[in-house]
Amino acid sequence: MATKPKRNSSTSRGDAAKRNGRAQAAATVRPSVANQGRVPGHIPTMQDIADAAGVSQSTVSRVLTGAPNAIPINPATRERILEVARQMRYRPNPLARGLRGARTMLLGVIVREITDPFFAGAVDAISTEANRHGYNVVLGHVHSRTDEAIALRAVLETRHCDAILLLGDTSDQPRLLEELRDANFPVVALWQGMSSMPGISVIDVDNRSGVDALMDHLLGLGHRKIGFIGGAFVEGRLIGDIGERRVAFLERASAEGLELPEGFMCDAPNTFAGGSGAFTALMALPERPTAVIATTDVLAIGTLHAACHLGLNVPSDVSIVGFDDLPVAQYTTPSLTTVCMPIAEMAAAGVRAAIDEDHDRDSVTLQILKPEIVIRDSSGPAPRDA
Amino acid sequence: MATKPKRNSSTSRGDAAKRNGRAQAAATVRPSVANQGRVPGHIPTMQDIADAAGVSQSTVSRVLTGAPNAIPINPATRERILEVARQMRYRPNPLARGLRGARTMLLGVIVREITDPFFAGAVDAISTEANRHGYNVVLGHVHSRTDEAIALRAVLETRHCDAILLLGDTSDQPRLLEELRDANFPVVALWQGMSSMPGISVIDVDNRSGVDALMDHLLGLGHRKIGFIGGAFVEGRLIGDIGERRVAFLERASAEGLELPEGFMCDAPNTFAGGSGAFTALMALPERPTAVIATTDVLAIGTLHAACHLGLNVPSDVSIVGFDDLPVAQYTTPSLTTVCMPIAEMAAAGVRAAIDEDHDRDSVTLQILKPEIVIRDSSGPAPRDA
DNA sequence: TTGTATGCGTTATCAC
DNA sequence: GTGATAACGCATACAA
Repeated sequence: MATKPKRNSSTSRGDAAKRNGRAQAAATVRPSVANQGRVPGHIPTMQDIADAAGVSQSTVSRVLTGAPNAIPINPATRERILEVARQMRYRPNPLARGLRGARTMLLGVIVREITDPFFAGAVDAISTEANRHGYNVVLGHVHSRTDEAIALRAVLETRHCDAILLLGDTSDQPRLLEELRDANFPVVALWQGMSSMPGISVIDVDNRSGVDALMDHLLGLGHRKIGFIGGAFVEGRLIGDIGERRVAFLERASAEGLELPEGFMCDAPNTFAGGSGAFTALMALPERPTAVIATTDVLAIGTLHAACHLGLNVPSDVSIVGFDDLPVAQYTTPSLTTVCMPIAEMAAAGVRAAIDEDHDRDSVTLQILKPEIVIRDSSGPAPRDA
Repeated sequence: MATKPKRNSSTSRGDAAKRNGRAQAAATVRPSVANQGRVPGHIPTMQDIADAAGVSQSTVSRVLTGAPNAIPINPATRERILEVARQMRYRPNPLARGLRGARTMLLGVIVREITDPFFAGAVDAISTEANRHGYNVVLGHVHSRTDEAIALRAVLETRHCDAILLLGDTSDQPRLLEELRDANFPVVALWQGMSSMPGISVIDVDNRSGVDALMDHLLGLGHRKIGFIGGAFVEGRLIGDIGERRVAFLERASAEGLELPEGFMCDAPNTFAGGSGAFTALMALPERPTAVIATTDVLAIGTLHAACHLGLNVPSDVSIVGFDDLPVAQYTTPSLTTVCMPIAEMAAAGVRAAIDEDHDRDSVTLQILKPEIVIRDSSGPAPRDA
């Protein structure tokens, strides 16, 4: 690189302005070095700092990287560089950092439906937790029903993340998971339900424990006819946590010797409308349940709405319970008995697993956290005459 | 660069494996060129493709960049390269792309509260729209009450975005806006309310029109005593769209000659609890309003809950209307009369403005879209005896 | 039509 | 203590 001219302060800033500036005024004033040379619209680089401070770029890097003990720097030089950097409002370029092999301080979060209030809350918690560790969050959006290719692209293009967090069940996107599995960064699955994957850390809630708590509660209130509104089958399989909850319910019901007449197990897409429709179907049965477990609060809210439309009083005619404890669950009419997710804890665990320094493909974690039942007004004693 | 050795296929892949692999098995098989040399755990670069295809890296770049008309490429060569790239599962490195000066295909979205269902929907819409244009979304999370520094960092570290979208009012973060203003990428503000900023494109909804529609509706039902639940004052000022709605209400009320007894204008934080509390206060007034406008559906939901608790029937005792038309608004008890936001249109406009090719600081856009009232069950005729 | 060389802003490894 | 200098993966002006 013999031809590369040694940069002095004025040429370097000139260069920089030319590179960076668009539609820069031709008569740009070239400030003196003492002026700290802040050209508006130009993002200063380490080289700019170096020029202004009269040192080499690598020295600037050493100071700004903040490895204080690694290599000794003349305190005077350090101070000068820091001062100049501050005045020029220097910000490190994360791209260059990442390209060089360092971390990007970005966490990729793949979520199916950000409009699902539960996942919105989860993203919030993860984002907060990530920020606490100095990370930002890249949202990889994956619509349930869109072509898998989109999901793939979202992930692969997100390769510049230090880690990827999967929210909810993604087992219906096998190619995505496959690509992810032999990625060379940590992959953490949260609320992913039953389908475990090799090479992927899993953090989930103990769905069985949640369902059991709900069942204890309802059984204690005298209910023996309990309907269940689960998630929809996707390609013949129930997915994610919802599937787990369904299995847990079936097993518990059978253990208790509960009758489950035809139609008591109701499938519905995880939407308000889904819950509403399923409940209506449930109430059209010859033998009506006295209590209904909705696998998510979203379904439960739809259920409450349908009950109101049918002129049924909750909980005196029928008890309705949900799962998730969304913020709104406290403000439905009536307020919802549900299962509170340890969202913050799970987010914390997820972020921790994601940014784990010495990531080892063989040491993936598996953490199952316990949820807790929250009893409100939508559940009550089983009606006598039922 | 006389010392740089010309890379041949085998050395280059050897290098790459060493750089990239962690804990790579020492006895790594070095596959022949014909084998397409896919080393597991190694992300192939253009150089790898080039080596495998027997061409130079720049040729690979030209083919893969997909500028078909710019520079003619031998169809045979092109095919070969594409084939090799496919086999090696090549993915462009967005960091390198971005560093090189090209676009990162990343859109930064700064949102105050992702848990606010309205903004969750907005993020969803923006993300969807962004995907349609080949962009991904980086979520810059800004908690309302957190230190401004966090917001700043989130943004500045997000400098590797091609553009930034601001969701909701951010005028209480002046330093953030200032930094953003002389950024050299497009900044678009959505639902930012009254406070306009130079150099920032603004896309908002016509709040006045929405409030007027609500007022027309309520006045048509015979209501003359209308209460208003607005957002909270932040540092002495009402913020964002909520502020605009409040002003619009006041002006319309005065134009109609409506009385506004003390306490009819109610401030509350934009939460379920806020709406609930405000409504309770409203109903404790010596003279009760017969209808209440909540500035957001979130507030309205809290309001409905409070009404139920007070034993009031909606809408026969009191009408309640909201603003936003959240998905859940259809499933409240009773379902909510509200104003439907043109979220998809606004997201589309926002993304368009953000990725506008020839971005010019002087040509910022200002678009105001019209909302539409949705009449449901929470509003009815004013009670006779009121 | 293809190859060479260079730069983007960092970090890290050498020398001095 | 500090300064050259080589990557990192890609795009592109310039040569050939």
